[in-house]
Amino acid sequence: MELAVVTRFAPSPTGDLHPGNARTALFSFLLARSRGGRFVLRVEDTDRERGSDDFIAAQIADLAWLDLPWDAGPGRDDGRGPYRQSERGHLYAGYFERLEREGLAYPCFCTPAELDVARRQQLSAGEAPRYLGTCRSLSASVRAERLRAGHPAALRFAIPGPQAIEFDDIVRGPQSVEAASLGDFVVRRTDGGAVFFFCNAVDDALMGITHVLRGDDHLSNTPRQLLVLRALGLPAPRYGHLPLLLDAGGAPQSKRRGSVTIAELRSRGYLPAAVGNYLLRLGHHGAPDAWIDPPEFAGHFHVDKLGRAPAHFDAVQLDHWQREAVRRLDAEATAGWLAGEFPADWAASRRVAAAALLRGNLLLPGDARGWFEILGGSLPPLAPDAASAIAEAGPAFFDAALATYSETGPNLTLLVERLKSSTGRKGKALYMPLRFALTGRHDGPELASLLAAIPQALVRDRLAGAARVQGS
RNA sequence: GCUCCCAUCGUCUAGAGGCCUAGGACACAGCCCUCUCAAGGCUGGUACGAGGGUUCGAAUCCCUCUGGGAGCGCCA
Repeated sequence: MELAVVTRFAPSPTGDLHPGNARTALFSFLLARSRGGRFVLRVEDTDRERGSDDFIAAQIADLAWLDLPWDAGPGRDDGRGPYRQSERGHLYAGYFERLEREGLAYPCFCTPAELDVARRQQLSAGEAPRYLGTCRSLSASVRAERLRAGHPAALRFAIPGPQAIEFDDIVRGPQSVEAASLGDFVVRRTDGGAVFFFCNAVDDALMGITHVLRGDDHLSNTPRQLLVLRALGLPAPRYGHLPLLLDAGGAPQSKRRGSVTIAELRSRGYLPAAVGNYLLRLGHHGAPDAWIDPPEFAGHFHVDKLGRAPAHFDAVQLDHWQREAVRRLDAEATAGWLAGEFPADWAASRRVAAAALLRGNLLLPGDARGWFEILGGSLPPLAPDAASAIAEAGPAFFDAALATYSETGPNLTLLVERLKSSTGRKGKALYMPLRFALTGRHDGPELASLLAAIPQALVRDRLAGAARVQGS
């Protein structure tokens, strides 16, 4: 019988959530959900310099927006918390003690300057820079002496003798690294803080994590974590390393290059279901080509169908899923989605009606602004295509249209029928001048519903205005 | 510099030696439908990074190169 699956997402609050991390979170969440397991959120805020509470709140809000609820995490303790690493220092202390007591770690007095010199030398000698083990061979008395004298000391993990460290990566397959190729690494900083490798691995074990999906950048660090876990007698999770998500240009996503963040997508009006459908297919081919409702995501996620090649973030494909998502919104939901765009004085019923009308023609909420003007404000100056279409129809046509409209009102069928016989125009030649005169643009919802939605006084003004347009 | 990873249409990908004159989706072009846009339907162009092997046969296996990425931190 397979053990229950427990996955986690462990962001560090040093910035906003990017699509790459969001996708890692999504996959981790889906892996748990698809196996009836649990999903844990842990905040890795051990970097006091760069981290901030604002980023924690923002990332948590983004995850909630993406609808990736965690079964345990900040604000939801299951007895294995706390879930912020900054509050778990006392747990690490015990493990440091144990490592030292068993001779698996030792104090290191090397200064940053000394380490830097050694690193440069190795680099210029064509070697891989790694800690030489200067402090490893210090005698017990020298150590005690320096400690007593108050020399600042970090704690270094002592890499064991020659042996292959092996693990089976969920996405990469079997991996093997020679322990000797690793240098003794710091597990506790001079300031007493635990280092990422360490708390990350220890916390996974303590929180009962069984499967870790994370970025490719952690692949070569995995052996170190395995060593720590083994030394501490803690269970190791299965690791799966996802290829990095690249920008459209092929460069790694980064704040400096202006990579989009989840928060930006959200504020621009992208729907979480659209982002989800897009992310689900980036570097993963378990899902069909057609739209999937978020509750069905888990059924279409297959951990053995994760790709090994880095994927590019493509805004055009995101837009495709956004269009699909918008189309699935009903009038009420569309009105809610457009809430920030409506003129303030529009009543709820008017908003819902407008939302129902425009739904099929919007990609992002901002696209609606121009339509609100058309529906209840004033038209912008005529664009060339509009002006020429109107001029082509000529003043007589619009005079007739205005006169007919006074008789028929907003009944397009009737209006068109009468105009057809009085002007001899039909089809496109009849509809397009009307559409341009009424909206100023060539695209949009059906003319019949537009005509019904535009206040009669505005319709008359616009028809009369069109009758005054001169051909060139 | 050293170690490791990756490489199929513009993009996301299918492909685990013959089913591949390489399939699907998005995007693009054309046509149909239609008052327009979108949707929908049909059609089309575009890819196995290069070079060597192995094999009767290679997108699939091996090697080299090229390109991209990661790691080598008292950052996470």
